[in-house]
Amino acid sequence: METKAQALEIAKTQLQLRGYNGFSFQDIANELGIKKASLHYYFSSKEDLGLALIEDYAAAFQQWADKLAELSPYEKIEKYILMFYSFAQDNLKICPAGVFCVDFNALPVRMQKSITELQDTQRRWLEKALIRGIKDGDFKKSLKAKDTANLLIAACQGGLQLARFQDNCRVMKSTCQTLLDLLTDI
Amino acid sequence: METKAQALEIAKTQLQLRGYNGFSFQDIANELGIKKASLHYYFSSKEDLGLALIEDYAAAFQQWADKLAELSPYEKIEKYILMFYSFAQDNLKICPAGVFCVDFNALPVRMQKSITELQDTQRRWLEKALIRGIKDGDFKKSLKAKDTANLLIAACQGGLQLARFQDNCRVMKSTCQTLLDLLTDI
DNA sequence: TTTATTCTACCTACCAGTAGGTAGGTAATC
DNA sequence: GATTACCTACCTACTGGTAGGTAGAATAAA
Repeated sequence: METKAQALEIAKTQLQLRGYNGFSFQDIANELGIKKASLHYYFSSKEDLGLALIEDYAAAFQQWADKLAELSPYEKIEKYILMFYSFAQDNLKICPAGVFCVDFNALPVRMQKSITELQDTQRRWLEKALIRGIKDGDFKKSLKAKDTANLLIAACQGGLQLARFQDNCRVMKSTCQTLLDLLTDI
Repeated sequence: METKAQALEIAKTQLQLRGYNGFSFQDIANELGIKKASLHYYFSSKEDLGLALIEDYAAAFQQWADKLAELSPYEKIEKYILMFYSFAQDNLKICPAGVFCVDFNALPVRMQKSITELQDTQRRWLEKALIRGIKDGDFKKSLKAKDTANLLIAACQGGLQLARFQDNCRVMKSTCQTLLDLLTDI
C-alpha cells in the first residue's frame, strides 16, 4: 500500500509542476524504481490515477477546512491564501485545480465532473466564510459574497501563475495581500 | 502563405482550448486537410510553432495596446479586462500565457524565455497605466501600481479558468468587475 | 520565345521513441 | 491455497521528425 501512496505523491508533484499531459506512467515508475506495468496494478488507467489525484486533493481540502472551523471568517480567508502560497513556496507549484482547467477540454468526462465538483466545494466554503465575514464586519459591507469568492479564487490561481513566470513565490503573496487589503479597508 | 497563417490560427485555438501538450501536428494537419509532414515545411519543429504562437500573440497585444494610447488609464484597464473577456466568450478559451504557465516546466527554454517576456510586457503596460491612473485619481491613491498590476493579471487569468469550470463566461466579467470596483471606490 | 533552372507547396513512406495498456507469470505473505 | 505486489514481455496508437520525391508556377538564359 506504501507504493500506491508514493505513486500518488509523485503524480501530484508532476501534475503541479508539468501539467496533466506533461507526465506519464513511465515518469512515475522511473522515480519509484518499479516497472510502468506495475503501476497499472494500482491505477487501471491514467483516468483512474487522475480521479484519485482529484479525490485526494478534495479530501485534503476537506480535512484542512475542518481544522479551521473555529477561526474567524477573516482568518479563514487568510489561511486559504496561505494554503495556495505554500504551493508556490514548494518549487513554484501551482494548484491542481488550476492545472486541470487548462487541459479541461482534453480530459475524460468523469474527471471533468470530479474537478468541477472540487472547485464548487471550495467556492462554497469561501462563500460561506465571506457571508459571515461581511455580516460581522470583517470585510466591506458592500461586497457580494459570491463575486468575492470568485475573485479570491481567481487571484490565488492567477497569483500562482504569476509567481512562476516571475520565478518568485512572494509575488503570489503580495498579490493576494493587495486583494485582502481591498476587501477589508473601509 | 495562406496555409501557414491558417495553421497558426488552428494551433492558437487548440492551444487555448486544450493546452500545449493537448494538440499535435496531426490535429492541425487533419483540420487543414494536408499531411502532417507538410506542416514541417512551415514549422520545423513544435518548438518553432510554439514560438510563432507566442510571437503572434505578443504582436497582437502590441497592436491592441497602440490603438488604446489615447484612452484614459481607467478606460485602458477596462479594455484590458474586456480583451480577456472576449477569450471567454469564444468557447471559454483561456489566455495563451495562462496555458503556457501550466506546461511551463515541460517547455523548451527558448519558449520559456519568450513567454516570460510577453508576460513582462503586459505587466509593464498595466503598471504604466496604473501609475498614471493612481496619480490622476482614476484609482485609489493608496494602491501600489506594481501589486495592482499583478492583481489585475491574476484576476483576469484566474477569472478565465473560473469561467471554464462554471461553464459560463460571464463569471469572468463579474469577477473582474468586482475587482475594478474595489480599485476605484474611494 | 523557347528552354533550362529553381522555388513553392505539398506528397508518400518511413523513423525512433513514447503513450497508455494488457496478458500472463512469479515470489512472498497471509 | 489464496491474495498481494510486483515482474517480463508484449501490444496498438500516436508523437515529433526526416528522407526523398513531385506537379506546377516563377524566373533566368539561350
